[in-house]
Amino acid sequence: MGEPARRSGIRDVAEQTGLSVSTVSRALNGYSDVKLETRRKVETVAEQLGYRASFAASSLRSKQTNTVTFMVSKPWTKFVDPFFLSLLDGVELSLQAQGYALQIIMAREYETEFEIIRNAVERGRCDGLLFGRTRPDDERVEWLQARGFPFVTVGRTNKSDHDWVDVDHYKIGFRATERLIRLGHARVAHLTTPLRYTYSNHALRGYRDALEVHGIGHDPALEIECYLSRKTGADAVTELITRGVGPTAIFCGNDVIALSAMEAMRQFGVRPGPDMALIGCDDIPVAAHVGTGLTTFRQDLDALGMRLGRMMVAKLNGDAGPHQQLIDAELILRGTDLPQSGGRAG
Amino acid sequence: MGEPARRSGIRDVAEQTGLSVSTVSRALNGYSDVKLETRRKVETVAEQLGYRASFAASSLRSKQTNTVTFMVSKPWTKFVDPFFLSLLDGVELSLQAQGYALQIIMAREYETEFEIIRNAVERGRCDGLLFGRTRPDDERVEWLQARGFPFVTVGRTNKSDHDWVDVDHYKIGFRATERLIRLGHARVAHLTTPLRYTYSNHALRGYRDALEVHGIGHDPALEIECYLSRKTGADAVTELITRGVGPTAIFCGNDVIALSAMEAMRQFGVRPGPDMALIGCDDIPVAAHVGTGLTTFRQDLDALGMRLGRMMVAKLNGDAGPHQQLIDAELILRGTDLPQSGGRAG
DNA sequence: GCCATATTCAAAAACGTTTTTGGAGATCGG
DNA sequence: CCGATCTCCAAAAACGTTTTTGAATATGGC
Repeated sequence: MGEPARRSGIRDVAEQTGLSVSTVSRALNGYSDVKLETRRKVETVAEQLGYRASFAASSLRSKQTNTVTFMVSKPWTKFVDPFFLSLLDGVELSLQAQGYALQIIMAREYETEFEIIRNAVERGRCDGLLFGRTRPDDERVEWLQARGFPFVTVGRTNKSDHDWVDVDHYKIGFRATERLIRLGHARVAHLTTPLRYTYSNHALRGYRDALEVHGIGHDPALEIECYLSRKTGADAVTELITRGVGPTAIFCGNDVIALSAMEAMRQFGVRPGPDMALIGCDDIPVAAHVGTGLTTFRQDLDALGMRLGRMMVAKLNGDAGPHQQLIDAELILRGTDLPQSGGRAG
Repeated sequence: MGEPARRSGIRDVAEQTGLSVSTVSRALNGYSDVKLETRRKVETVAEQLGYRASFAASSLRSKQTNTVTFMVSKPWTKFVDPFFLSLLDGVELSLQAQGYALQIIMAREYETEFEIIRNAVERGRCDGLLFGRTRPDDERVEWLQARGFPFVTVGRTNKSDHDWVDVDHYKIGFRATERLIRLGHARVAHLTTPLRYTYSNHALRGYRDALEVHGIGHDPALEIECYLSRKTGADAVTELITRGVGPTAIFCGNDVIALSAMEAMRQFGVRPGPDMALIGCDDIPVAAHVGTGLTTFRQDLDALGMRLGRMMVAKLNGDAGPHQQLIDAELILRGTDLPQSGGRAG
C-alpha cells in the first residue's frame, strides 16, 4: 500500500509558516490576539498540508471533546425504528449547529448500559450524554447526577431536578380512553407497555383517570402488561377473550402491541374495529396499512429531537436548568376506533 | 451540585498501592511482567477508586482508539430502517467480541460525508471505518485507499482491491425478472433505485440478463430510475400507464418504490397482482400487510453485519485481505407475483 | 560460589495539542 | 520624550496516559 504517509502535525504547520506552535494553535482556534494576515497564512498552510488537530491531543489538553453521546437501548433498535431515527436526526441537527458532534452507541442490555455510561463518562469520551427508556427509579440518572455530568433524558423519572424531554403519555392514555368511552364502550381494556418504564405508568394513569372521570371503575383484569416476546399483545388478547372478561375496546400502549393483538383477534374471529375497538400509539408505518388502518397517536419526534439537542447545548453552555419539555401527540383517526357494536354511540 | 469530585487518575492508583505509575499501567493492561499478586492489588485499588484511563491520554500515547466508526448516510436513516438497524446490531456484536467499540455518526449529505470521514480519519478518532451506499466511482473509497486507512464498505465499487460485503443484487434482479417471465409476462418493467449507487446497477444488469436469457430484448421505455422524492414509484407507474408502453409486470428495486407504485396503480384502477404483477426488494414490515402482501426479497442483514464486523477486526489485526463477501437474499412469496392475466402461466 | 538469565518493578521519555506566561515592539496620552 | 497600554507572538508548562529503557533482586546451571 505504499508509504504510510505520516500525518502532518501542528509542528509542520509552524515550521512551514515560520511561526511558533502556539501561534498556529491560537490562529486555528480563532483567538483574537493573532493578526489577520497571520491567521490567513496559517489557514492556507494548514489547508494545503491537510492538517487537522489530533482529537486525542486536543481533547486531552482542553478537556473538551465537543461530542455528545446518545446511548440507544436495544429494545429501541429492534422495534420502534422510525420513531427513533427521526429523533436522532433532530438531535444531530441541533447539536451540529452549535459545533457539537453527535455520536451514537448501542447498548444490548440494561446492565451493559451502565457499563457503557461509565466508560463514556469516566474515560472522558464525551461532554454530554443522552438516553431514553427511563425508569421511575433510574440508576443511570442517579449516578450521573451524583457525578454532576451533563445529561438529558428522553422520558421522566421520579426525580424532578434533571433535564428531560418527553411525550405526554398521560394525555395519550386519557384521550384514547375517553374517545373509546364516548364511542359507547363501557369496558375498555389497556394493554400496557412494560411498566418498568416511566412512560408506561403515565399512560396507565391517563387510562385510569379517564375511566374515573367518566364514572367507570377500573378493573384490574382489564389491565395487562405486555412485552416484546414474553407476553405479546396476542397473548393478552387471548387471555382477555378466553377469560371472558368482556372488553369491547382496547387501548394499546404501542402499535406493535396493537398489531399483535389484531392478529389474535382475527384468529378468534373477532374483527378489529367492528367487534373490538382499538387504539394504538406511535403510528409506525404498518399502522396505516393493516386492515382498515389502525387508529393511533403520532408524535413529532423530529421536534422532540431538536429540543433534546438544544437542551443539551444550553446545559453545556452553562445554563443551569433544569429544563423540561413535554410534547403532545396527535391522534390519527383510522379504522379501528368504532362505536360499541350493540350499543349507543357517543 | 456539590463539589466537582475530581476524577482519580493513574497517579492516585499508584500512590494508593505504593507502586509506580508505569507498573499500574502495565498491570491494568495485562502485561506479563507484573506479579500476579501485584496485579490483583492494582485491580482492587483501581476498582475501589473508580479509576478508568482517560480515553484522550491513552489514545494519544498508544495511537489506538479501539473504536470503529460506522458512518450512516441520510437516505438510509430515512427509509430502510429495519434493514439498517439489524445490520448495525450484527456489527456491534462482532466488534465488541474483539474489544472494539462501535460508534455511529450520521451524515446528512454526500458532501458532508466526505468531511465527516476526514474528521474521523485525520483527527484520529477511530481505528477503522465502515460505510455503505457505495457508488461505482466512490471518492470516499479512493481517498481512504490512498491514505491506507482501514475500511470495509457495504456495497461494491469499480475497484476490486478493497474489502466489502454486499447483497447479491444481480441475483435478485435476475431471479425476480425470471420469475415474472415464467409467470407468462413478456413485458416486464424495472423501476430502479438511484443508479448512482452500485447496487442499483447490479440489479439492473440482473434484470437485463434475465430478459436476454429468455429471448426478450430490453426496452428502455420499461426501465425507469426512481428516487425518494423527485420521481417516486408512483410517478414511474403513472408514466408507464399514460404512455401506454404496456408492461404487465414490474420488478421494483426496493419496497418503498413498490408501495408507491401500488398506490398509483390503485388510482388508475389497476389491481396490483392480478392486473399488474409486482416484485419488490427488502421486505420492509409494511410489505406483509399491504393488500394481499407484496412479494419481495428478504436479506439477512444481521449476518451481513456480523461479517462486516469480523472483516473489520481481521483487517485491524493485520490480515492483509482483500476480503469480500456476497450474501444471497431470500424470495418471500406473497400476493403480487401473479401470472399474466390473459395469458399462459409459466 | 559465580555467571547468566528470569522476574519484577521504577524512572523517564514520549504522544500532539492547548493554555499560561511573558516579552518585544508599536501606539498613545500627557 | 517617557511611561502606560495595546498588539502580536514565542517559550514552556501541562494534560494523563503508554512505552522504552534500565536496574534490582531472585533463580538456575555448573
